[in-house]
Formats: sequence, C-alpha cells, structure tokens
Amino acid sequence: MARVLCVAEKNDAAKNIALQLSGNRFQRAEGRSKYNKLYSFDGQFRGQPAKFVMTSVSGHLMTLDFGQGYKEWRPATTGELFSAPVIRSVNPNMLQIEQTLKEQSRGAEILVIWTDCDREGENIGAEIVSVCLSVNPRLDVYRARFSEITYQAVTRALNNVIRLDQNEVDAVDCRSELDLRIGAAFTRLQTLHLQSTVPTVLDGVVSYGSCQFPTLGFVVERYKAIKDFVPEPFWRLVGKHKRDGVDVEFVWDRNRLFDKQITETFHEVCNDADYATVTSVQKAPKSRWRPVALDTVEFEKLAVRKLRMSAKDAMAAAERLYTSGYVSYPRTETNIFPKEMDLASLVTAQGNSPDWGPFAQDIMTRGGPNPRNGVKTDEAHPPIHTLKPATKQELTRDWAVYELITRHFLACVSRNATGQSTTVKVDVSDEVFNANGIVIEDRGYLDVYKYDNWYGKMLPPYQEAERLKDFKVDINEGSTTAPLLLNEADLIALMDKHGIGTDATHAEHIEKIKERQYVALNPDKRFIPGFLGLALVDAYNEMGFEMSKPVLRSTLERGLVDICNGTRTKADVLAEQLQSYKRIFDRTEDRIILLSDIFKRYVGAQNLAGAAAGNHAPARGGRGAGRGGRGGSTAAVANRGGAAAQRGRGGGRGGGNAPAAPSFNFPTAGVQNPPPNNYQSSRPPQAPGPRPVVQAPRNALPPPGNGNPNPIVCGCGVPAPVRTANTSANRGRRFYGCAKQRDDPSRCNFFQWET
DNA sequence: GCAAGGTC
Repeated sequence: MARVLCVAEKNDAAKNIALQLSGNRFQRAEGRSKYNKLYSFDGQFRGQPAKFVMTSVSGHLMTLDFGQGYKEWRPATTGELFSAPVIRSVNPNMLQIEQTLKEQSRGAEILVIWTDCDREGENIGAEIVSVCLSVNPRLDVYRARFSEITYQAVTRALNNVIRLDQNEVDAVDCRSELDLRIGAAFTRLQTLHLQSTVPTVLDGVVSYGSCQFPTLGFVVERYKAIKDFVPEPFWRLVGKHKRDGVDVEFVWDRNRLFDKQITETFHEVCNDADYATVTSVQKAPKSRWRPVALDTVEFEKLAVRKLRMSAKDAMAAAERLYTSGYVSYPRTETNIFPKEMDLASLVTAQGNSPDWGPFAQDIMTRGGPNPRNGVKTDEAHPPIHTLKPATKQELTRDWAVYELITRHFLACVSRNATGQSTTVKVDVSDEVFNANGIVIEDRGYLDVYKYDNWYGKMLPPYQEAERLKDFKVDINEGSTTAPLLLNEADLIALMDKHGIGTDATHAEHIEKIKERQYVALNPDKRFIPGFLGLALVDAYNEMGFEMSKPVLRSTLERGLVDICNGTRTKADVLAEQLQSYKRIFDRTEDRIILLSDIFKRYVGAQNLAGAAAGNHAPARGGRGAGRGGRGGSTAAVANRGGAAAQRGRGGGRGGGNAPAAPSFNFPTAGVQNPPPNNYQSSRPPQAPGPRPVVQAPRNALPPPGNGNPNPIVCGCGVPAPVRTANTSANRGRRFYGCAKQRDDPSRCNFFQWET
C-alpha cells in the first residue's frame, strides 16, 4: 500500500482534516514536538488504497538571517545589508517538528501539502517540501487545495490534488528578504546614529519596519492634524416649540453657516414671521440592523471600543478560549457563515444561560437562526462564533471576551430592531426646520447585544398645515473642533484599509511601536506620539522620503501580486525594491544628522518650556511645549501629559541613575486638550458610554487631497460619507458628515468640508 | 540588538 504523508499548517487543522478524511476513525500518536501530533488512518489516494499519516507544522519552519560578518552592528557595513548574503534555515524552536517530518518522510512515497490556501501557506508548504526531500528525494509531492475543513471540501481536495504554486512561494520569499534587508539596514542606521549622538537619553533599539513605520505615521499624522487645527466659528438657528408639556427642538435645514451676518439675517426673517406652518408630518418604518458575522479585525475593534481592552489582550483571550474549546478559531477574515454550518445547535446550546438563554430560545421559536453575513471570505475559517456554553466562574478573566463573542453571535443570527420614525417639517418665512422622533416597536437583537443602543424619542402629535403661533427661533454660535487622537480601533481600521500587516499581525505592530517608545497611550487610551516617533517621521519627511506613509508598503504589495500572477519575476521585483530603498538609504545616511537634530529640538523645547514654568523636573513638568499651548487650561494639559509620559515609561526600562529616556520622550502639553468649545449644543446629551475627553469633532484633518492616506472618520469612529450641501450659501459644496441617520440620537456632530 | 510572517 502506498504511504502518504500529509502536512498541515497547524495541529488543529491536521486533526480536523484527519477527522473528516478518516470518518472519525484515526489513530493518534505523539510527534517529536509537543503540539504537533500524528494522525494515522487508511484511505484511498488517486484510486488506490493507501496508508495516511497526517501531521503539521506551526506556521513557518524557516527563518531568514544574515550570514557571518554581518551579525555585528557597524556603521561601515550597514549599507551592505542590501546585498549581503542571507541564509534561510530551520528556526531553532522548530527543530522537533523538522525531526518529525524527516522521520515520517523516510517511510513515505507521497507527500501532500495541506497548508492554508494563501500566499504564506504556499510558502510554508515549500519549506515542508525542502525538509522532506532532504531525506527522501524520491517523494512525489502534491498540494491539496481546500477552502474550509468540511467533509466535502477535504475529500474534493484529496481527489483533485495539484502541485505547489512556485509563483506564490517566490512572492513570499521576496517579501521576507525585503523585510529583513530593509528593516535591518534602517534599524541599524537609526540606532547607531542616535546612540552616538544622544546616548544619555537613548539606550534601546530604534527599529524600522515596513509595517511598524506606517503605523507610527498614522499616529503622528493625526497628532499633527490636531496641533495644526484652526477652529472656525459658525452660527446656526434652532427652532423650539412646546406641545403637551414636551419641549420639541427643530433642526435648521441649513444646519449651520460660517457667516454670522447671513445667519442673523435669517434669524430676523424668522423672528418677523407671525407663525410657523407644519408643512409635512411623515412616518416611515425604521430599522437598526443586527451586526454582521464577526471576523478578526472587527473583533479587535469591538474589544477595544466596547471592552476597553488592547487588541493584543483581546486576541490572547480569544486564543485561550479557542484552545479550551469555547469559541471557534479567532483568526479569520471571513464574515459569511457557510450554508451547511449547523447554527441551530450552536444557538440551542446557549438556551440554558442565565444571561441570554431566553433570547437563544426565542431565536429557535421564531424560525431559527438567520445570520447577517458580510462579503468577505478567506476560504479557510468561518466567522468567529461561540461553541459551547460557559459560566463567568469558569472563565474568570476571559469572560468578557467570551460574552462579547457569544452575544455578537446570537445578535448576528437573530433579527433587526425595528420602529417607526416621525419627521415633522416646519416652514418659517421659507426657512425649513425639522423635528425627528422615533418609536421602537421591536428591540430585536438589541435585547442580547448590550454594546449597541437605540434611543426612542417620542414627538407629540402635529397636523399637516397646522399653524404654530408660539414657534421660537434662537441663534446659536459654535466652533469647529479638532479631530480626536486615534485609539487602537481607529489605528487597526487604518492599517486594514491600507494593507499594513495582516489580521493576525495588526496588534503586534501596534505593540511594537509602544515598546519602542515611539508612541504611548494617554489616559483616554488614545495614541500620542513621543518625541522619538515624531523625530523619526519628521526626519524622513524633511528629507523628502515617504517612509512613514503607507505607499511604500502598497507598492511592494503590488509587486508581490505581480509575482503571483506570473507577470513579473521575484528577481525583478526584488532588484527594483532593493534599488529604490538603497537610494533612500544612501541619502539618509548622508543627512542622518537631521534625525538627532530634530530629536534634540523636540526634547530641548520641552525642557526649556518646563524651566520657564518654574518646574525643574522635565519628566512631568513641562507645559506649553511647542505650539501646543491653547489658552485656558494649561494645568489640565500638563497633568494629562505627565500621566501619559509615565505610562509610556512602563515598558520595563527606566530605573537606575541615568535619566530615563521616556521622561524626555513624551510631549507633556498640546493635543490632549480640547480647544474651548463654546457651541451651545442644540442636541440632547450624547449617549452614555465611554466618551473621550476631547469632544466629538466637528471639523478635522488636513485637506484629503492626493496622497493623504487618512480616511475621514467621524466622532463615532466610522468613515464619514461625502454629502452635498444644499443651503443657499454653500449649494453644491461637498462635505463629510456622520454616517448615521439624522434622526439617530447617537449621531455625532462631525462636519468637515471636502476642500 | 534588526523585519514580518506563520503559530502554541
């Protein structure tokens, strides 16, 4: 009988594939590595009876590094890293897996690669092949292509095996070589330079990486947008009417104007009117949609926003829950539930929960689960979902994450919330005002999904054509405010949008720039850049290189896609990329003094400002550094900055007699403080829940012209759609606003012209 | 001492 060795990307996949192929009848044995077992069973390969052994690796087996002569960090050899020899070898902590592969290869005639069906999976497959062929060159090597681990998918894959796709293997080799050469070269250049020029404040590695640096760039760009923000005053009219003891507020159809005189003219016109006329009373059904099936990026964003966790901690909790069988595989790009998945039994399993049992039962009595699917699939894993019931006592610290995943799952497969909205339109001397009300009829998914809310607001009855004699019109003055600093969810969304990192690595890159002291979290868990991060971004910008922008990474990504499509070779893309980075490197090396100069300028400005304020402890005293001082609340600013700097120091350094680098490294004043907000809100107070210190932005960001990678995001953290103004003053002008419906009380007041 | 990508 032919002996077939199968190798999957991880133990979990190997187990499940073996389970399907063997009809749940396999023998399990230990391998050399603790985590990677052997699953044996009999079956058929290409029409012949065969003995199968299924085992696995744990991701990449190999690692790339520079050879002898380039291990040492020296300024003289740093530039040579673009051409120095690199060696691919088995990662030291994968040696046991390698041993298992070798042992199993000796007795096999056929090797089938069952790694994930993506670029990295293809490359991991090639690494497995090289290990196996080294002990048994006669192996016949195949590739199984499957999109999910179901009986149909894996049997189809086994009956239709193909060969590895060398183009995809090459693309990943190209990526890893570029990442290593470019990362190492710029890291050594930056580190060696700063250590020699500002040794007292710097003792760590100042790394550069194609993912970490654009991530830092996003943080810096937002910080600067806030610093450079100039508030703009505006005026608006507000209609008021009292009926049945209810104060009804009407929103001006022109929303607001940036011209005081014109607004006052409208105000006078309205005040001169004898009455207001109700021109229409419209009722319409409204619904609030249940959430889409959960993928990794959405999960991370939810955990950050709703549970106030870091993405890294959230993923760690999800992985613990996955390993102990409570939830499905947490790394997935899929937000569509496969048709054949048995959602009903997963819902039924939650029927006894004291928290959401009745809701789960209700789903079943109303016709069963009806998932709201998205449009993405990685063809490997289903959306994240709950697997078995649990209690708070048994999960302890991981309960909140389990609860989020379970409530999200139940909400996703339940039904939308529905209600009726009422819009009352009133005309005062041709000026139009609207009042909106909503009556919620069926809370639907909201009963289980405590992370969302929908506030109903009843309007008293109005009749069409009715004249209101006591309709009042007030004029309010307001001012646009700067955008918020990015929180982790914003940052992940930006990385996702620009293709920086993968769903599995977003959180790691963010941790990396924190660890490097490039950024820190302020008390509101929003990112402020440190002087080191600012200096790095400024230095490359000043030299004219877009190192902190996402474009370099996306150019590389396009090259990789070309390699996969066969339109370009690995050698071609590699040479082109190395040449362009080497040119940047050479010019950077010539002008590297800029980096320490800029860094010193930042630190010096802060120390001078601290001394001027009579405070001799630069670590936390500095106020009004740079241009950040906004009148009115400097003390509060200094406090916040100090706290942020202290957190920044939590990275494990510090201590000792030398001044701790981060003390100097974080600005202690500036953007943490909101500019004075003198707008008398015409809206009810914002929905409860975590609110940042800075108020919802009304105007924001630099012009989104060519090359600006920032999406315009409103105060709710959602990308803002472009709308067209229809007021006489600004007719046809385009602007960004909050994506939510106008009658949605959680809608924020975000506003920004598209310039 | 350097990257990013897999995964435990």
